[in-house]
Amino acid sequence: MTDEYLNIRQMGDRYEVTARTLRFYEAKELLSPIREGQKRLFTRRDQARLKLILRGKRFGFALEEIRQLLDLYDMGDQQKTQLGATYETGKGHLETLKARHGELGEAIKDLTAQLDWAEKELTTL
Amino acid sequence: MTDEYLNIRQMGDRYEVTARTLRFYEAKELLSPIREGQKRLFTRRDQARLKLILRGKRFGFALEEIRQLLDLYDMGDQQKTQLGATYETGKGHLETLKARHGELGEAIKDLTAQLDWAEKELTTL
DNA sequence: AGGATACTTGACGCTTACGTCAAGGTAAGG
DNA sequence: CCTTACCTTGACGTAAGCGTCAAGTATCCT
Repeated sequence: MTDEYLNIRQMGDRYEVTARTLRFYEAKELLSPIREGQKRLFTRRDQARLKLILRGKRFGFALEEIRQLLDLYDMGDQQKTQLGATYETGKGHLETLKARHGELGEAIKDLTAQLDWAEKELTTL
Repeated sequence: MTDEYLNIRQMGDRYEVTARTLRFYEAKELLSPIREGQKRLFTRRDQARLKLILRGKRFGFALEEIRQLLDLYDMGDQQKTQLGATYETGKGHLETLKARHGELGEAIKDLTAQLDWAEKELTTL
């Protein structure tokens, strides 16, 4: 129950990243694990954020871009002053995502066609 | 009609990349412009490949991965010995693309939800 | 002929995203 | 107490993907 927190090794194993990567993300303020003495403990919030980070990376976003997106996901009530600006950049990102989604569909279509062609060629040998 | 070929400047302008980038891609064997004297002339094949390169980049593929994918797209009859291997890596890439397509759909859903929430918050101020 | 312009090839610089030591702290087991 | 194991913070190294000179060449204009 109260193994809510993961140490750096468990966190790395679970999400297939190295400890170095986790420290790097903390240095870049993408994650903010709490401390038990000097050791890091990663919370559920950190885990949720890490999933989003890794997803962002798969879509070719830079870490700095991802950091800004992350802000949108955990505004708990506090910094609503920034909400307006964050909302606008979020809108922008959404458009980007939609555009890529369409483009990705095309890429899939194209590659499928190429593979079909290749398959046909292979059978004629 | 027979301005089939673009020089490095025209090519860069048309696809919004710098001359440096084009030379870099040539060095990495992603493009292979012909030469008129010492000057590069980019063919239609180069243009098609550049489009694919840029698309690949938007999806977070490394240049080296892109290079391998490109091979699949212009096998005109010659290197069919490699076709088998290329076909397999192509299959792999297709799976990756499909997975990302699905994931991207989820990302869009999530972000849309967050933005809806943010919008609601904004109106209550 | 003499710029001005646009191309070329190095070669070094820079940012991103980590990898890889080095040197040391700390908690657990024998 | 000593070892083992895992953590920590620097600090330097590196590959990718270009940017940015530097120095030379070729073409066009006047």
